[in-house]
Amino acid sequence: MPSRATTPRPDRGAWRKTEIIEAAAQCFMERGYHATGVDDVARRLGCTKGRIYHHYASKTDLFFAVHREGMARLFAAQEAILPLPENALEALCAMLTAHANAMLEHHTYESVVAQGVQVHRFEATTPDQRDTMAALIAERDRFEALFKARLARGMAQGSIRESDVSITGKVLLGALQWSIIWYRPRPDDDAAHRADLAARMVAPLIEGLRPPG
Amino acid sequence: MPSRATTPRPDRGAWRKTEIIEAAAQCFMERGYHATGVDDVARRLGCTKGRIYHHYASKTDLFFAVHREGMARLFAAQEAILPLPENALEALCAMLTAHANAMLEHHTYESVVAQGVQVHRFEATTPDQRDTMAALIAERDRFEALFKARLARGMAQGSIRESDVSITGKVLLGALQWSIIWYRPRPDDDAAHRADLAARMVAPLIEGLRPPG
DNA sequence: GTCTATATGGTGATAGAC
DNA sequence: GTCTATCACCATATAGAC
Repeated sequence: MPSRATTPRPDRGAWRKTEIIEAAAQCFMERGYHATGVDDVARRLGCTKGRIYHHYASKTDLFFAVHREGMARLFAAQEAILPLPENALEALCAMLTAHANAMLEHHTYESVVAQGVQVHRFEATTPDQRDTMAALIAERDRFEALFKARLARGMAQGSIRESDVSITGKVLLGALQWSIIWYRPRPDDDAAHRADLAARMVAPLIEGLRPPG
Repeated sequence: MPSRATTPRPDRGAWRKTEIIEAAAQCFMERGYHATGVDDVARRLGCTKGRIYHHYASKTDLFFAVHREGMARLFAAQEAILPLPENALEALCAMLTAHANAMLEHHTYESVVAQGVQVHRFEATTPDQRDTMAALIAERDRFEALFKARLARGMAQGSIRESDVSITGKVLLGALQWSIIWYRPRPDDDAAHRADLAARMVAPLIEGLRPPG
């Protein structure tokens, strides 16, 4: 990375692309994939769709880019808390809390992830798009497996209550992912507020409803 | 209602209407509201859209009808388990189990409910549709309040662990509602299988992850 | 790289025959 | 009550000027 000091911004092309998927993510979140037109995204950027089609081949590609970024942020949140404690219950608590935080912080992108591949299951045309779709599904499975592995380990080591690992995993993640339905970021929303909310979301999952004693 | 004995079916009009929203529900579930055309619904019924537009004024009205039916079935599932035990933890356990069962059994309709009013928040045009929308939102709030009330009562009587009632309510319901994402009914899916699945879904919510002792 | 203008296909909805 | 035929509109995507 030498001899680049002249340009204030290293590569404007990359910046443009992220700027576009950011706008697209907001539109897709607010109105859903099918209801948003490429013109809507352009209007939000203050430009015309010419710019968008210069950077992305199709609206579908745009959606996939947003989805990919959303998944990347979920994985990043998990990597940020490594290494995890050996006790699986403590580890899972940290993982769920980090996930809840990520769902809230990246609410825009995760809303799009939730719409998910399902939107395109019946209309993936080009083989290239089919590959992208398969890759995204694989990513989601890999993410879910992260949690299921800890669950299984915890049950083996006795730190987590016995239950159906597969279903419990889906229930736990679903409980947090459903926040995209009811959570709406507010102007005064800061990291502390989100952390507080995340803790309140995870607590009942760890402790259950049954009172102590 | 006299002199109608000749017709084998009392009111075929009503049957037609339910037949239509059944087909619409399946289409909306599979491809989403915007992606499904009125022609798709007609094709599934083996007719043309003339019939559909004779019974429903617009595609939006069709969606609302499906949504309304979905909510009605959720309420029906709760009413079916009345009266509930006085102990709020036991009551909530029964409510959650019934809700999980309903989500699985009426998977088609509840998928549409989940797409929900959000789809139309930004595009409800006529004042009539706006009223319908408001009514559906009110129904959903009323349903959620059912669970929150029990939670609050349980915490007051000591049968349920203390937590943030509002958030815990959303987390519990979200955990079950997320099943529309991963659950796909199978040919051999009977009531017993759904009941078993529902029990496995609710168990970790009641007990939490922390092991006994 | 970004814009304007346009081609093209599809979709909600209506009119009128039967 | 249901169908066929059709309209009017909108959205994706492209072509070419700047």
